[in-house]
Amino acid sequence: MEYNFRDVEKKWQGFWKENKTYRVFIDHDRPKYYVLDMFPYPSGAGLHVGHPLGYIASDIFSRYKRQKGFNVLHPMGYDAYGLPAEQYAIQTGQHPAVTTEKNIKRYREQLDRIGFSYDWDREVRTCDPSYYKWTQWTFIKLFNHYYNNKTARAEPVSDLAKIFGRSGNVDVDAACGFVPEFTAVEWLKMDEGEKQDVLMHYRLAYLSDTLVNWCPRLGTVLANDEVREGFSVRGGHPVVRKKMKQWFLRITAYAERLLAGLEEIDWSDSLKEIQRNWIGRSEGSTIFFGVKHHQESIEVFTTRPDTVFGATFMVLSPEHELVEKITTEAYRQQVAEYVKVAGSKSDRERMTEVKTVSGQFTGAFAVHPFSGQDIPIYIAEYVLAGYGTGAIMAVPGHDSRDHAFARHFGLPIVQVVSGGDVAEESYDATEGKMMNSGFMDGMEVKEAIRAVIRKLEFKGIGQGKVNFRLRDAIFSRQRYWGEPFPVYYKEGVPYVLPESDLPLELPPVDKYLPTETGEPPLARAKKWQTKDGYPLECNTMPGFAGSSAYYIRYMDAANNNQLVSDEAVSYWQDVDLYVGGSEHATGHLIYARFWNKFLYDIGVVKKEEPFKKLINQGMIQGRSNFVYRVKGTNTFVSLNLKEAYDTMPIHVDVNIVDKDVLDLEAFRKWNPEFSDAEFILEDGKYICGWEIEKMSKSFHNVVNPDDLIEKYGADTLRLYEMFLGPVEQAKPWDTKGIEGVFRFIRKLWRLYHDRGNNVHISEEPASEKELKILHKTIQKVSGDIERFSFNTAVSAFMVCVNELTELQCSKREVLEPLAVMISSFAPHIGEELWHILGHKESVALSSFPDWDEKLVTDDVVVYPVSFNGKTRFKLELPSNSSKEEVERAALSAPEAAKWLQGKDPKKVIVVPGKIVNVVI
RNA sequence: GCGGAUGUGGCGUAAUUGGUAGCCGCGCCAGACUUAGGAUCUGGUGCCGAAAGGCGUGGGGGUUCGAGUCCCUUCAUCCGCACCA
Repeated sequence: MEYNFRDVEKKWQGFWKENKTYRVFIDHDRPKYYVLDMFPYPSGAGLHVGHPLGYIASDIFSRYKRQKGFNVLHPMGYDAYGLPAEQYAIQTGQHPAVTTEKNIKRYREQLDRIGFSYDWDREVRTCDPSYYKWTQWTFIKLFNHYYNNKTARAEPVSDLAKIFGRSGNVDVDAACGFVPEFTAVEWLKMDEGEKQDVLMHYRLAYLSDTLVNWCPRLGTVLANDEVREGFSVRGGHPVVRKKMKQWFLRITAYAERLLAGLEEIDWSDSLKEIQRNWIGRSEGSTIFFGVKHHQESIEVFTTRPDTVFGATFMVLSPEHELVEKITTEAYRQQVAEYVKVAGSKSDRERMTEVKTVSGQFTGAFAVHPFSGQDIPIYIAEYVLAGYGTGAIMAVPGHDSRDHAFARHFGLPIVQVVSGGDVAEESYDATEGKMMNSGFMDGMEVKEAIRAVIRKLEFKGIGQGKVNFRLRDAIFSRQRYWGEPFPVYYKEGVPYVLPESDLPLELPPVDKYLPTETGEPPLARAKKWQTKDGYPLECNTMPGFAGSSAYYIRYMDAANNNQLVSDEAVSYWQDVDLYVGGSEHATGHLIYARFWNKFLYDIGVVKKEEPFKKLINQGMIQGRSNFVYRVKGTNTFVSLNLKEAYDTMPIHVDVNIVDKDVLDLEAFRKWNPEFSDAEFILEDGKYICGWEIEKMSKSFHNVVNPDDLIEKYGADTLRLYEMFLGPVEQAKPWDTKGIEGVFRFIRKLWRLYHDRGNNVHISEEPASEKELKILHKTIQKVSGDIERFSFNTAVSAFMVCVNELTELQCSKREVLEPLAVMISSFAPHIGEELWHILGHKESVALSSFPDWDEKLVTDDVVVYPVSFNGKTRFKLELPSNSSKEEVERAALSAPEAAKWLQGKDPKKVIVVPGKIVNVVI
């Protein structure tokens, strides 16, 4: 009889559930530790082996921290709103809540089978009204706040209205859209609609008309991070630009703080860098250029104001508001055409045409603010409407794009910074002395930048400015399966519902499609209006709404009166360890930081950054298998014989392949097309080819954790996932390696049992040798867990068990701490062994062992003795030997003579405890 | 183009501060037990070589008594951003 993992795992999973072993409460006597997993979207396909990788790592860490005396919050929930359920609803007519519920149930079963230590009493689901009540609540707060740049925090819009009544908006420095200056008197004269209109430009959640990423196929608008290369990330449908009225979140107000906060958090460099790029801070200045024969001036943003004397023309984006106004009669038609062509292009087309130079002269001229010269104004696609001011001063001498443009249109190129040959190519570097630049001549670039900004500000024609690439987040989706906005319209003016009306529940609809007039699905709902009959907003919120504060909600998941109680948030504070995929770098992880900062400003949370440390688990790739079909036949040739034939590789289900040998019968049954397949075998076997690719249904390389658990048990699966390699690294899944870990589990079991599988624990004191093995393992495993190096910890356990097996160790003194340590990684067998040792309570409540420093140091050291850096022999010496003793022993060792060849060594290096190197 | 990461046996990987390169596992080879093995156990396994020995961490160069680790350079792969002024 061997270890019966099926019964043991089932038994303890039942025990944990029944005893609520992992339930957690506020406990001021113990330090808190919050370990969070990115909650999953429960898709219909269920989990594959790649998904739980991060969950296993975080579970090990949670269990370890618990045994180290921390009060560990380790919750789980579901990101339950989303497109797939809705698409499915459109196809089948089934309510997305039904599919979602079904998928959640399946996820839960799968998760339970892996033996996680979640406190399920804190589960959240974003589609649950008791949860999204607080998503809506936060939206109302965002609507009712603006961002005060002077205090660098969110403040109530009601305060702002008071300021307007006192002194207009001249002294207000807020993050806002374009608002003309007005006085207190003018403010007081405005009617309600006009006032609301002005305030809307200040709100952190605001309604605005803009060009959006419209996906006709999905029938909705998408955020920038939901679009990749002109296609929707989900589904891969084309995305075009369209002007629409949308809700926005003013995340740009927080750009500076989002950037600064990165300095304080322990995230990977690559992830921080991605966020820095996404925020895209650049320092420079604005400069106004007057337009000849016009009142208007053109504001540009430049990071190189020092090169202003090199500006020989200007370029506006085709969408720039002044284009219409300044274009002369002679050029009107060409300009209109250019604008039209540019506007009709999709983002995708624009991107593929990056290399081609195009543009159109407007006929208008600007006046250079320093030289007074006339410079022509062009429009061109390479200037983006959404960045900076949508207009540039073109400096062909020192900007490669402007250079290409100037050459194409035969415009003058002036060198203003020494270095390089600007006739050939632009000199973009910021090193060199200024020339042809009036008052700046002779200055270094950096000095010149400071000087010119001073001059611009003095003359009132520009000022130093920090610009960001980050855009405000579009918050409306024309979808059904999402949070309804707590918003109604009174004479076309949007107002938020009172908090007491929350949650505003998602209404039933007859179909999940837009209406015939193109309105979102909510417009189909009957009586979608307030008690007073005002129409409610028909858009719903995007996916990131519900995931932006779920980690806060876990702290106090059942609270119906508050998002989170002050007591709970004061105790749990923030997430100590967050584990999840890096694909959320510019989506969830930036929105959540923004959302959290806002909640911090209004006093709901205590920490400005929500996730102290973040670990990105690497993707588990699939290992695909191939069979080779001889073209035009139904005959398949084995891998090593295929060169003799003209073949086509076909993906074959990895589950009917074992160690690259194909199960022929299973293959014939797998697909009717192959039912009469013929094979050309080698050594009587069909050998498949293989390749590493993404784990995907279409490649038939998906490995399901359920099957592995059925065959090897959850503990083996957990250990193997960790054993594969570093958590953060992408690595291929190869099922065959799991056997080794399975053997280890059984070997561990046998340490506690005799040949007849009877429990065999000796109460005798352990030998020093046995204790040394144990304590070295404690030291190694503790260090590895702290460093999130779980793969090396597993291998340390293997070494430990191998060595103890060799000594036939059965001492309680050794086996008990070992059971405790292993229980983080393999909780079921850990729990079973713990109980075999006579304990009644869960091993989760035990303490992680400490190591004894004396037992981890050896009293003899094996010195490798090398000659000229090459190791030649080994020498065992007491660890307290002096340098001289080691040197003498090394040189007088019998093996040394051979390498010394009678010569005297030039130099002998002895590193105590490490190495001896003899130089000859 | 810019930024980030990674290159070590047939495969996944290890080597915490510059100090024995290849731990642990898979695979492979040999053996034991067995009617049998895709079970279990034991031993071997970086490459070349009979051995002595030599070579070896993507390539080239450097620093050092000593380099997988540090520096320069180059190549390859992956990821992110991309006409960002």
